[in-house]
Amino acid sequence: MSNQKGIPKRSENYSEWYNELVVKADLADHSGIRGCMVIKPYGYAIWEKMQAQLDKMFKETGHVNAYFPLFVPRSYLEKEEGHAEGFAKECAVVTHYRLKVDPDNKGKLMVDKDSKLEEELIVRPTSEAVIWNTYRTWIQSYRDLPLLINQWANVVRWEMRTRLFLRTAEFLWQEGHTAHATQQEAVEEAERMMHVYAEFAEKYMALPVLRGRKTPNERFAGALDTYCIEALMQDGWALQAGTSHFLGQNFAKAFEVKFTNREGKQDLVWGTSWGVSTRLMGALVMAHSDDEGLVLPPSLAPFQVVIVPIYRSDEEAAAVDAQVQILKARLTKEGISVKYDNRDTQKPGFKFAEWELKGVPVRIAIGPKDVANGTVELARRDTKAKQVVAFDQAAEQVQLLLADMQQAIFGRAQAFLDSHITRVDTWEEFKEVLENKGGFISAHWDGSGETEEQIKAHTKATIRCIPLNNPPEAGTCIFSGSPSAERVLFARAY
RNA sequence: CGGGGAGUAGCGCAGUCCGGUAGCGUACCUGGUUUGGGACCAGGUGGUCGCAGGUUCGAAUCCUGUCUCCCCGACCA
Repeated sequence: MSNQKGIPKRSENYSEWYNELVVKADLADHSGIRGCMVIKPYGYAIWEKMQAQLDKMFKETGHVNAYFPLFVPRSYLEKEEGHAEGFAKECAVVTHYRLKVDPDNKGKLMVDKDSKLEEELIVRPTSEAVIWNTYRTWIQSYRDLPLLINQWANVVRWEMRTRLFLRTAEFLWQEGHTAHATQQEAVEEAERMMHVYAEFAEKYMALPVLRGRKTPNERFAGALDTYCIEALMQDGWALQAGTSHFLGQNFAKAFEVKFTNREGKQDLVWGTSWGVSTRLMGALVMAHSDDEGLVLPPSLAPFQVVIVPIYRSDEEAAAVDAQVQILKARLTKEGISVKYDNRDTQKPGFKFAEWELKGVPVRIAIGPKDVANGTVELARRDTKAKQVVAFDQAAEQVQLLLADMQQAIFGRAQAFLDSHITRVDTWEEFKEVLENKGGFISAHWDGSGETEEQIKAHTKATIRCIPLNNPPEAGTCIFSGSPSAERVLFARAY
C-alpha cells in the first residue's frame, strides 16, 4: 500500500505493512534464499545497540562470553531425547565436505561423492548439545560451579514458513547456558534471566511485556520449565520476546555432566538456557511504528538526533553551518548521538520525511530565521510535535525531550497492552474478543494439553503464558467446562 | 508438502487472452530554475521479459519442463 508519492503506509494486511516498512526503511531485505535476511547497516546498528546493552546486563549478573562450534554431530543432537525430537524437523544437515568441477558440465560444480561424511553434521539450531558436551570436561567439582556462560552466535532453523525478522531461517541471537550445583540455584537463574529480559524490553525497547511460564505443550524441547516474556503488537497479535529454560538434569544426564559435591558424592548438575534474537528488532518495529515509518525509542536509535540545515544562498549556508557545529559539539558532549545531514543534494522536506521513516527520535532544523532569532526548531518523532527553543537551551531541551520520549513511547505501548488484556468467562465471548479485539485473553483452562490443542484448532489462539504469581481462582474451563484453578493468558501469536 | 497468486529496468507495475522485436511511474545521470514538509522544466542512461527446451519466417506473448518468491494451511521455543 502506498500513496501517490510512493510513501509506505500501514495496510490492513499487517505483514505487508511490516514488510514494506522495514524494507523501505532500509532495515532489511530478503536475500531471497530460504527465508534468510540481509540486515542493512541502519538495522544492524540497532542490533548492535541491543547487543551492547544486553551484554552489559549479562555481565552484571555474573556471566561471561564464549564461543562454540557451528556444527553439531548428529550423535550429540540425539543424546537428549526430547530435545532431539523437538528440533529434528528443522535442521540443515551437512553430508559432504567437498565439491568438484562437473566433468560433464564445464563451469558447473557438483558434490564430490567421495567426500561423504561418516556422520552428518547439523548446523546448530541451538547449542545445548555442543555446549553440554564441552561442559562434561569443564566440570569436576562443586568448585567449578556455577558455570555462567553466554554465546553470541547465529543459528539455523529450517522452518517451513518464514516471516521477515520474526521467523527467519538463519538468525542472530545470544544463548546463555549455565550449570549449577542445586535445583534451586538453577531455577533462580532461569527466573533471573527472564527478569533481565523483561527489564531490557521495558527500559530500553520501551516494550511492556508479560512475564510467565509456558504450558508443557509450549515448553522448550528438553526443558522442565520455560519462562517467557510476551509482548503485544499493534495488530493485537502476541509475540514471544524471550525465553529462559530450567533444564533440570536432562542435559547433564544425556551428556554425563557430573560433579563431586561438598559431601564427596557424585551428582548430576542442574542446567538452564535462555535466549533472545533478532526477532526483538521485529518486535521493536511492530510495537511502535506508525504510518510515517519507524518510531525508535531514544535508547536504541542509531542516531538520537538529526540536524537538518535550511538555507538558500552560500552565505546562509555558512551562517547555519557555524551554528550547527556549535550545537553538534554541545550535544555530543552530552553523550547524545547526532547525525548532521548536510547533504546538498536533497531538500529539507525530503530529509524530514526520510528521517521520520528511519525513526530518528528528535529532529533539529536550523535556518536563516533561527540564526537571526537565536533559536532552533525541535521536532519529536513519536507525536510529531514541534517547538522552537532558544539556541543556548537546545542541548538541555533535547536531553529532556529524549528522556520524555523514552517514557512516552513505553507509556503508549503499556496503555495499549493494559487495554488489551480481556477477562472472559464464556466460549462465545472468547471467540468474539479474539476475532474483533485481539490481544491477550485471560480465561480459565482445565490444565489439559488436549483442551489446549482443541482451542488452538478452533481459534488459532494458544496459551501464551501462565502469569507469574498468578492468583488462584476457582472457575470452569472456557472450553471443556471442567474445573479450573486459575486463569491463563491466551492470544494469537506470531 | 497441499491450495491460491506472481516472476518484464534498482523499486512498483502494464503488456500475455488475440505472436510482429518492450512500455509507464519512480529512482538514477546532465543542464537550468529551486530549497522552513517528500520541487519543477528539458534532455538522457538502464531490461538476453526467472531458466531450459519446443512450435513459428518471427515468441514477453503459444506449448512442455523446471526454478524461485509471496499469501493461506500444515509446521514452529
